[in-house]
Amino acid sequence: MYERKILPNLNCGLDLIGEVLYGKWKIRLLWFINEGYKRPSELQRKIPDTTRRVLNIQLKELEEHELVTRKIYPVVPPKVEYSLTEFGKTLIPVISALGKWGDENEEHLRTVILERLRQESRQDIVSV
Amino acid sequence: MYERKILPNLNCGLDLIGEVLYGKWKIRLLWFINEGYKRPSELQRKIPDTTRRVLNIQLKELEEHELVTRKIYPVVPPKVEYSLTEFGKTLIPVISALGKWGDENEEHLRTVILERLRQESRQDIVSV
DNA sequence: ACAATAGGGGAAAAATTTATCCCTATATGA
DNA sequence: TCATATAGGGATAAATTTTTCCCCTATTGT
Repeated sequence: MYERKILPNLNCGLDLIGEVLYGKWKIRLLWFINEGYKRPSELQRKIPDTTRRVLNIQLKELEEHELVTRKIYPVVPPKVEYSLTEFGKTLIPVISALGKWGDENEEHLRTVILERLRQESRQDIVSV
Repeated sequence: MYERKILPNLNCGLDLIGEVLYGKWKIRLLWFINEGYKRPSELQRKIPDTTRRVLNIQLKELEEHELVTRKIYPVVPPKVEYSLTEFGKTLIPVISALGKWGDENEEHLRTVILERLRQESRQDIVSV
């Protein structure tokens, strides 16, 4: 595990929520768990752009922050299911609001994001 | 500038909003600009935990994503003011929802976050 | 002459996060 | 017997972000 050298700011609500949601796949994990995809292999299939290893790490952090629980069934082959805690469930409307804004502004967002990426590569060509 | 080697996912609304909000100080910058702190030096005073350099970089990204505009006054000493674009303003209710959830759950969040940090350092002691 | 204030940025280091690689174990089906 | 599916983790590399350090312009006030 990696021990932080710079302690996070925990001054206001924005700091606090940032601390538990900051992580490339965390919001998606919460979203899919809420949709009923509970098992690690299911979640991996829903999020194929990263590996199980990475998902495990982020799931563990979500668990330590008490947003999800992990239930282990003593069967073979092993079976594990994640669920949202009551606390985690209260986050769903917030995530929903994020996704809604993104969906409503999808076209514009895609444009400005891609435009910025193009600027990056252009600068790279110039500097070489 | 840094050119990405891994292209971002832009599949759904959550990916898109993540792309423009992901950045340690961006949400706070948007928030304070919305509150009327427009000049770089004012923003720096509101966010003393990082340097002007870093704020400049993140402000520039926000500008490239068309969430803020930068207005330069041709005076000496120089004067610059940031404002939210109409597009940026539509994000304020979403940020507000994030902050609200964080505030409402402040106590619990602080507990679980600090607990997790303590676990990190404990493991470090053991492994040494 | 010098410091302070206003604005900015390049280069490189440090911190942090994410990805990759390779390993454990058991049962089932081909 | 071998591949697949289930779940997990250590070690290390790579990517990315954030920070630090030092530099620049010009004016005003001491």
